[in-house]
Amino acid sequence: MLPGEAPAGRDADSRLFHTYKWQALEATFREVCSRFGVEEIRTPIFEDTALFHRSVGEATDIVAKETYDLEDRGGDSLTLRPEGTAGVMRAIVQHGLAGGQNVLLRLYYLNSHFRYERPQRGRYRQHHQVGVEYVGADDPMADVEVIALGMTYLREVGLDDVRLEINSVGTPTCRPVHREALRDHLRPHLAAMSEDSQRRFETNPLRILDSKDPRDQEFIEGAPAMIDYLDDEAAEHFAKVQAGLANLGIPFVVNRRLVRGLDYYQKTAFEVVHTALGSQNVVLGGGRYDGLLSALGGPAVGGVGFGSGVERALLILEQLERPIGARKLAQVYLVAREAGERATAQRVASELRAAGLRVDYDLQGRSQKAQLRAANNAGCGHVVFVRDDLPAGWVQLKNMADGEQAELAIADLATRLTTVYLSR
RNA sequence: GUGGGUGUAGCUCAGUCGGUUAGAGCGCCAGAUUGUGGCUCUGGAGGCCGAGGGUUCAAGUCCCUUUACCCACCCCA
Repeated sequence: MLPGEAPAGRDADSRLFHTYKWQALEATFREVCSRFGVEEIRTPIFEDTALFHRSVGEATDIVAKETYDLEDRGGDSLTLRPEGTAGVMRAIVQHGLAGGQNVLLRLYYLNSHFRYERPQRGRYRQHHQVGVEYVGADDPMADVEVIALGMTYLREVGLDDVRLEINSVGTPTCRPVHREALRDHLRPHLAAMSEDSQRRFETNPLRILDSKDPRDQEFIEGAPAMIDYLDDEAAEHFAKVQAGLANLGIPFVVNRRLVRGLDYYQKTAFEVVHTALGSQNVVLGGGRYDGLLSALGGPAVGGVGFGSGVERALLILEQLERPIGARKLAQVYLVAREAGERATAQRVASELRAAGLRVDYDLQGRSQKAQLRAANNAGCGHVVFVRDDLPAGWVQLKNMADGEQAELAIADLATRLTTVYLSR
């Protein structure tokens, strides 16, 4: 790597020129969150490495081979956050935010995440997610609320043709029962299955259900599903979530094989998929993580949340040729040529900008033709000719749409233009 | 981590079998014509051919190394 060259897989540079899309997406997300009474939380970009190992799960692929680990000058091991939930939970525990009884925290974040993996389209070592966490709510209505927020966000950002898939991954009491049933079912066929599945047979057999390896498919077909082993508590919770979604008219399908990549999920798990991206079709995913807060030393309260990839959402919108946001280019361009005219133009620009207008003028000493071209390219509605041969204090105002132009006193310019561009 | 592909102008890309001064389109700049932008025409600027090494009389072109990006897998958002 040359000095000054960007490290691999961040895709930061190519974002430079379409940030208006990011801004529009972010604004939509923040706005939807505010309607749901959700406030922003900002957590550090790195955490103690142990936090992610304890919360995300040792056996998950994220921790096993994808965390971006760094050592600081003191020799401590830090990890750039691979996902959003763990850091939020750590902050809640550390600051006692969920200390009182019946405290409900509704938080959203919008930040960078890092995974040390091979970059590819729509998947970068530094990527961004928006997400929400509802902490302190055991009620299934909270699950429904979180899902509703996510669906609203996707719809308003331009992704309404998506499919919501839900499942229940059980509780710590019923999951082991299913796990053994699953192992009993798979054990006779183990030798014929993929290496990954053989490894997961010991570490995390539930993940085998999620395998896409063709060798595994026939054995997965008849495998016992978690959903058939739910205890009363989990079954009732799952039923209420479904009833709640129906109550809101949110379409969903139960995907019996849906499993999430992180260990901390319990009961509800959900994904929202879009068909435009092939195998990378998940645009939003989340679930309930009731044991997580207490596992990190906090109170035994439940939580539910989701994360959604920003790059992926923008990529789908791009593929579907759905516009999002717009560049805010100049509304008014000041044309000047001689030194005296240019000084006047700079002063007038300053006045018009103070009045709230988006104003531009030439800083490179280019020809009048080039200046007009710039005005045209920016889509300016008006051009102001600053000319020494006019009476002092007067300029020419040209309407670019119809070509009409008239002389006007500089003193009247701001009023005239603000009525065009700022009144509504 | 595995397997492929690609790095040439600001952008998208040509560049034959190794052979003179490395090209096109778009964009940019200047000019012509429009009053003063768009359309058209003329001219111009702009290149460490990703980097390092090697082979050769001669390398954008062949070989090695390296780096970055792309695609797929794994996995995930």
